[in-house]
Amino acid sequence: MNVDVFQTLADPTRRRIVEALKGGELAVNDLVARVDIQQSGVSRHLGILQEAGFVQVRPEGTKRLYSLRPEPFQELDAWVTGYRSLWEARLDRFGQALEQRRKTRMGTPKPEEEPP
Amino acid sequence: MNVDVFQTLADPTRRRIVEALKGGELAVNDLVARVDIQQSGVSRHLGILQEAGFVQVRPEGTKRLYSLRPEPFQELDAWVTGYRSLWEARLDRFGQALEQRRKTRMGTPKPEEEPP
DNA sequence: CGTCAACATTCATGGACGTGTATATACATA
DNA sequence: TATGTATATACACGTCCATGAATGTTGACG
Repeated sequence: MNVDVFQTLADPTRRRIVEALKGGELAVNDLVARVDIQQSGVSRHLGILQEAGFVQVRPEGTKRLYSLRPEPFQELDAWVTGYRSLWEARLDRFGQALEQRRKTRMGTPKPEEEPP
Repeated sequence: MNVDVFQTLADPTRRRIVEALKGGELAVNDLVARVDIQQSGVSRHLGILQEAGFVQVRPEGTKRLYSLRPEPFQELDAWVTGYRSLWEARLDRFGQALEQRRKTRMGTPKPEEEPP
């Protein structure tokens, strides 16, 4: 759990592994089939993901089933929450009903507008 | 905007710059004072952050004021939302009414409550 | 025990990347 | 124009890291 979350997710292969595990636990060979690298590389990535707390292992026979753990995602969610005021500052004070209409004007680079 | 979000945030110095800009726009030298690397490195990091959409520049005299842009944070939020069911599976089924009341206590996120 | 399958680990390698030094560019002011 | 300040860019260097090939380890089964 020493390695930080962003560095772990920086590698695109690792992200593909994580997204593949979104559907549930998978064995290493299942992941090898979905990622275009060698089996040794997948095992190394799984080791990194495990050390970062992203995955856990459950041995079943000669296979090892990997699955996701929630902690790093919560940590990431908490981090991005600290920046949510960048696009929700006014709307928070305003009410959540407006928040869903937000998607109509999502590309606006000027966060200054004054509703009468 | 071509570089992906995670790779950009992987560097800790870049994250320190981003967190420093959370308080508002800053000039390059202000950031140099808060990060323990050379000015050239800060400029390079700002270039990377700009190309990834994290920051925007506003020239003022001989200075250049950098500030945050919301888009990459929204993208990150959307990504982690895809994994929120890992720790919110029950609440998701519950309804969004609860999720919106969560914002009343946004500074202290302890999402541990035990439904019977 | 021998063999095969699934997976982990070691080793060497090439490339990407962050950093410092030095230099270039832009702006303001005298 | 000249000079200083603020920032960007060029270059070289060292380090980290993802990858493949080869080898080691563990479990199942005859």
